Amino acid sequence: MKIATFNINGIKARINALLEWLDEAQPDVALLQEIKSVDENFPHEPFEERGYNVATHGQKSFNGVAILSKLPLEDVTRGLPGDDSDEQARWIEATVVGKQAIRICGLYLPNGNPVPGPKYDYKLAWMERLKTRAEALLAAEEPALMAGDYNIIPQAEDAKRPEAWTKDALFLPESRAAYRRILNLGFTEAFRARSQAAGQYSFWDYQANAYGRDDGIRIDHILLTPQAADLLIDCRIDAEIRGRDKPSDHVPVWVELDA
DNA sequence: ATGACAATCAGAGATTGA
Repeated sequence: MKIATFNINGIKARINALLEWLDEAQPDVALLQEIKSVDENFPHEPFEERGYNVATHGQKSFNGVAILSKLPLEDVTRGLPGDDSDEQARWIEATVVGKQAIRICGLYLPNGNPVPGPKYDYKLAWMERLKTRAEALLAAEEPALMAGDYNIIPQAEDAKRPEAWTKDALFLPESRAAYRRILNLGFTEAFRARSQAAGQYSFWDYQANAYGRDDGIRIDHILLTPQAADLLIDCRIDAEIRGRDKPSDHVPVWVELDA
């Protein structure tokens, strides 16, 4: 089963590029972030005619996550638990059943800039809630994954110019420590389980020809429970689509699982 | 230190992103 995560930076602006990639990559499941759409305006037809079931958790203008799946989506839940007053659409999960059931969580972790400030406080608080959900997933002792735009640069080798990010919410020690606390509960970060190569990025800014200079960062991640990690066959980044017309600033990251 | 670039909503320019 091929499961991908892709921050599309707006479904309306990205529909053609997304469909082109879906037709080529043929993921069984695609977790989308930054759909920037309310649920009612998210297109279903182009995905359904390709055999995908669609579940969305959107809001007006910003954020928003979705799941496309060729397998039926079961037990869909929306919103990260732990704060009923949080109205930002950044979390969706569902179960898909292939050879076995997998719980699949899609997330769009807050950016957190500028630092310091309320947005950074929100990021850290959101990560604490994520840790709580992650602990519950591990306690279930079943195949599960949490994939999406983490807005975290885990290590210096995950940035072309780490020195440019030292005061940024994506790379501050406190941000990275919060990410490691989740990882260290017992998750496997799929890409690093397959490759120790530096210079592998999933985001390039639109500005200053960042992609042309390969001035990127790796901030889109797939975390596997031990039971899912046992099924890991491959993990790759579809970096080349960043060079196409009307690209997102992120590219897809995917895992192949024996499931 | 600022702005560069893109998307959204709205119908100009502010806001958000990373």
